Amino acid sequence: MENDMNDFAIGELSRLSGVKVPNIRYYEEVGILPPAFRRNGRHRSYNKEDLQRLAFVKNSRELGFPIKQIRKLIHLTDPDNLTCDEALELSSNQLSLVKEKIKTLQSIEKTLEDHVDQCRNNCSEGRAPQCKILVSQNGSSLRAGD
Amino acid sequence: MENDMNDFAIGELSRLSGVKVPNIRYYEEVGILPPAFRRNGRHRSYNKEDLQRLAFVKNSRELGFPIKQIRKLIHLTDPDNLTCDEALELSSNQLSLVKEKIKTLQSIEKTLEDHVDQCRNNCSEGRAPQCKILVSQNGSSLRAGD
DNA sequence: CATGCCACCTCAAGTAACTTGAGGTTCAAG
DNA sequence: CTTGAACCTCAAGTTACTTGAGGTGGCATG
Repeated sequence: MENDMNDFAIGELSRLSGVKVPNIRYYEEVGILPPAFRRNGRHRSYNKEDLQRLAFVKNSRELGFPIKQIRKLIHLTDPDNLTCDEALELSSNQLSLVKEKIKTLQSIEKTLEDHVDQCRNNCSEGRAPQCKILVSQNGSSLRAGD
Repeated sequence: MENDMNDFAIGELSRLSGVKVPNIRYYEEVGILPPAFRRNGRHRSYNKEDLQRLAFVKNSRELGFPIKQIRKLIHLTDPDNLTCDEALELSSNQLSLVKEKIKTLQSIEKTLEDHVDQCRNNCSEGRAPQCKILVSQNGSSLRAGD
């Protein structure tokens, strides 16, 4: 088994990470992935470390960090130029954002569930449905903005 | 008090909804808000209903639903052009999407919490921090893709 | 009555984060 | 040795906004 996760191509990295190939190249271009080592001078080659870094980037993006901020975070993890407090603030900030999102989603989950039920009833009666998704979601959405 | 929430300008709608003025106009342009009634033939005028609709749109966007899909959802609520089955399918579809999102967010919440804790410890010791966001997020992020 | 000023208007261009496409190499398999 | 998948670069397209330029209408104050 040469395939010990220490020298693979971009396609493999894509499969492993779930990030599409052009997107990986894009991340390199904008500097949140380091310029990949080039095998034979042409093809990008990656290892475990690269995979971890990409996973970090992916995660951060999913959390809603903009690329600029990710660059900052990466910069932060370089012990030379970081205050721990900055890192802490950034991530706990992000945490409360995530918590908020979960709440919103859960209330929507509930109303959506109700709606599906209600809808199913109407449907089984063969009548024009009163599937007021708009209305049902509004209660929670208006609160969410506060 | 004329200000009974039934005839206000775009700026007020913006304040009430938390959606920026040009963004509201944009939503109208792309058809997920109805063309606003024009007061004096020029200025857009809104009421409670509009606010609710906008709140729905805002919520959906924050949840990551693309505008196309929101248009679909809104379309659904118009009883004329929906079969109940379609409505049911779409919304239960939406429901499983929401459930998935909640799961992802929860795992992210957990790792972020851990990270904040870990970071806080290091910081309080006044040492160059090992705030390995990079590392700490990787565990879950690699799993998250599964 | 003129003169700000503010909130509104439209239309055009800019931005972020990708995605898609054209056109061209490389490499492993048959 | 050729064929096809996977790689490459560079440019243009897409989505969802944001920002900016240039202009209008209303009312408040000097």
